[in-house]
Amino acid sequence: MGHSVPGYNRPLPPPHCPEIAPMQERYKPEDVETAAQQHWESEQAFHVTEDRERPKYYCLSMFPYPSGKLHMGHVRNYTIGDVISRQARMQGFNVMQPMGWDAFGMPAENAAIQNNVPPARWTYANIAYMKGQLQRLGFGIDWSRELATCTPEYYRWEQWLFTRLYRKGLIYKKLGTVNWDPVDETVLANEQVIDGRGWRSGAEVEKREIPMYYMKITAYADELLSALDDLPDWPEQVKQMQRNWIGRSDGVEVHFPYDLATIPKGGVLKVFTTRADTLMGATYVAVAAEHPLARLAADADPAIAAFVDQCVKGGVAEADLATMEKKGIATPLRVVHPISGEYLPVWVANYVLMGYGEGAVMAVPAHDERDFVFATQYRLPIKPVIIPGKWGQQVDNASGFFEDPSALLKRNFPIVARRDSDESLAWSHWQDCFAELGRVVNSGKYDGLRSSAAVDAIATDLAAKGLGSKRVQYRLRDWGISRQRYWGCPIPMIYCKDCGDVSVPDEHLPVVLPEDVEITGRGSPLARMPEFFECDCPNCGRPARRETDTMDTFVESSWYFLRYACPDNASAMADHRVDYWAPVDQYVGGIEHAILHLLYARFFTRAMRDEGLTAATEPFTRLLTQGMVVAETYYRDASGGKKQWINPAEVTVDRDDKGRIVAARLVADGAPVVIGGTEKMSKSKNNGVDPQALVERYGADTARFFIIFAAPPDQQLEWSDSGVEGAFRFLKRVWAFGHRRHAALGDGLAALAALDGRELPAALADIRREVHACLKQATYDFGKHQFNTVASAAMKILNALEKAPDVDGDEAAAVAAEGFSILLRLLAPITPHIAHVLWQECGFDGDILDASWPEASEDALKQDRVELMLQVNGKLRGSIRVDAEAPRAEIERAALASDAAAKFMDGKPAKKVIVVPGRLVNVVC
RNA sequence: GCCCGGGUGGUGAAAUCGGUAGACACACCGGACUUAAAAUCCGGAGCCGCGAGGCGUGCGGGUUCGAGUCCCGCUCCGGGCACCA
Repeated sequence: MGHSVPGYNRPLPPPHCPEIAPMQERYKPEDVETAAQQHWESEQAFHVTEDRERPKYYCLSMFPYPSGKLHMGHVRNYTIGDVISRQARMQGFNVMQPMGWDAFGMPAENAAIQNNVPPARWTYANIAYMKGQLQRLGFGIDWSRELATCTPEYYRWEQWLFTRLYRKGLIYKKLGTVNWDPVDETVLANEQVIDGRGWRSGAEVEKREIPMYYMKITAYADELLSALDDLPDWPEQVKQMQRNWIGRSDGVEVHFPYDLATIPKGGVLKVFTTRADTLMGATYVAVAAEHPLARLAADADPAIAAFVDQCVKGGVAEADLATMEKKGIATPLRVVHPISGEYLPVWVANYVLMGYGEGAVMAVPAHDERDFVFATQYRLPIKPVIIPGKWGQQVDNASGFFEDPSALLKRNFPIVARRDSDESLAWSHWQDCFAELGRVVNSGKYDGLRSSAAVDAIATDLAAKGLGSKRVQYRLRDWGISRQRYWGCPIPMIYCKDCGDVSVPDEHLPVVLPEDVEITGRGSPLARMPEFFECDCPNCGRPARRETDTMDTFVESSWYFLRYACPDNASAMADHRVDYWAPVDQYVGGIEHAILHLLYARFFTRAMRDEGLTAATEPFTRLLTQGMVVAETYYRDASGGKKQWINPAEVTVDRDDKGRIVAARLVADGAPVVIGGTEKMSKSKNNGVDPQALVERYGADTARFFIIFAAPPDQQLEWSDSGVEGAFRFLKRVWAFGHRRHAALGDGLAALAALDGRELPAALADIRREVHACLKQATYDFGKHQFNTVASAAMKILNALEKAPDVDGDEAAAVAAEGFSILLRLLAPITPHIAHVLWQECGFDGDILDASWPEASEDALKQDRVELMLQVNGKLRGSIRVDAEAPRAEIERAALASDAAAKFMDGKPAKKVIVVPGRLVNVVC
């Protein structure tokens, strides 16, 4: 850092590599890449330790699930991370880029069921294969830090932390709702529920409540929300998604006392509402099927019992619950309105869920769309109590009160209904403004108040009666971490008849997951293994039972980024090295993790901070969310209305004379296939491109270059075989240029330092200006993580250098040498192998890994005359050339004097002339 | 259903602050080299029009001297929705 022309101060090749074989004319990626990778290996080039002298840079890509082999999404993710890592290193940072394996999860169990392979063996085999693939791609990873979450060395610390958080009360047990497959007698993931049925058994899925452990993430809700404002280098969309997910709402908890005539045991029904101003418009309450009041009603009435049973059907995924038909049933039970004292009927509704909030809602059909739909369907009364704000403006008078709210209602309010006549149900349709804030009517003493004032008044009155108060509620729910699965981290708890729930003491950790196990897809394997669950109580020593649930695999990925700093520590979860490396400076991964993984990691970092394990509060300082990799799909209609998906590699396309695709055919039989559109690469659509085949054919650098060039990192990337060809062609041209010129480039090095300030022939000055303009742009784009245009800039530089006359004197050689050294350094993070070898061949100094990032020379960029676009009335009509330093008046004069201006001004006088320096002149007439 | 994105030539994309729309590529067309092909190199091109010119950034409005960019309304496509990871 710091020099203006750094990186090649000494003109001779370094003496420690004397045996360079004669440079090959043809670009052979496998030779180039093997040579570079062997060099890095022998130098231990990516092994890093803590170094207080240099600024640290921790660059992390989301670790992969070892599913078998790398897919293109992985290649994209790790290429982006590697590009950032390598550039940071060239900028002088002490860079750590680790890698590991998110090794617990369902696919291993599914593979076990299908192929009868134990999950552990399957997983370790996949890891070995995928590690080889990562190495072949040339990522600058410090493999000494590799970890796999399925090893006891890793998960023992997860269990250890669990016991700490459990004793602290940050982990607790309660009932949670899961998808139950009654045929396979097993809990299903949402993904395993297809159209309400179990994916293997086909049985109708039911909701079932089981005891589970929860992490109290809501204890940090406020902090997780407000700290988003301290993450300037996170994408705004991710922060917004997290804000909405946490969903802080300020509202009022309202208690509806039970009507003793219908609910003799007494009590109150609690609901939370953000719209207490509509309380006087509540016409019924609805409770979940699992709510005690629903059970009470079901016990007395078979019809209600049948409905409650019906509500159990179906899965628990919110998307399904939100789109299903809203259904309910009336009960004879009533609660008392806390202000009016009226009796409100209690309904049981399928869209109210026990796990969310209090399992009960107050319904205000006039001002909530879902309640409106429900009330319409069941002919429940609708009582309007708010004049929407935008209407209020028209009818309000100066006093701020309505003179005659009831008269107003008759004139303007379209939704008026009474309980006693069908005619009253003829309200007009729902309008979005009904849900807006406004002024209160039809509400007795609150009439005329604005919504916000009414909320205050009603909350005050409720508090005075002891029937409610203001409170903050979060949409965020505590994190249920229990899984009734085998291939996960065992939950370190023991159940003793006498001592109750006991966490496993430190000296008995880890609770090791047995690896010889039979997976059948029915029930939980660990619960069938007495040798696992039979144990002694750590308290009293009497026989006890071990917990057989395992943890959500999101738990492992919530702290792995800290463990990379000290993966070998067998006596502590974290040590001083964590303080050096944490937090991660740059995190790279898919946008699909925008909420869950990233929120859990933020929560865990805080929980660990409060345990004194790290000083960091936020885990990831900068975040880059990469887009998906998509590809064309092709299919043929098969029997039974199904589609037979055909891999793009087996298809050729027909084009018309303008290059438009008009048809596609299967290579094997030449007959047409249907073009199915562009979709995310997946097994099910058979449109994946295998990275392995790609690397074997073109080499890692071509794969990396294409991935970087084809789209900016945060957008989706459309796969294109011919685009890959183009990338390969470019690297061949780079190689050819280096080969043709490498001797001359070496000669040019001596003259380099003198280039600035020297009067060059115009042709050379133009080339040099182009090179430095591209460099300036590329460095700017790098800072924005817009790597596709960095790749473009590299291509432009090569185009410019190729225009120069071949070796033609010192000056030409110096311009070429400087340009090529800039080109190689721009390429070094993206295509490190070819950059490494050419850097060496051309005699540039040292290892390009540590060459400094080039800086654009202002001297090279200088221009005497510039071209300005000429507009007349905002339309482009020509251009003028002026001195770069020309004053405004002269530019105006030149513009008005131009032929184009004369032609299009039509003899009219100029009303105004707008000059945008360096860009354009607009004459308005 | 709710939350968050996106839509620019035949295709992927570029355009830093509201200032030359389409850089750089792919595909296509033409040419050179070749016995021929491949590879390579050179050139062309947004659309309409013979041309002057007109029209163009999903659709409809608006603000501005000037809008891909800002505002309002729509539409289509994608991601997430708490047990896929």
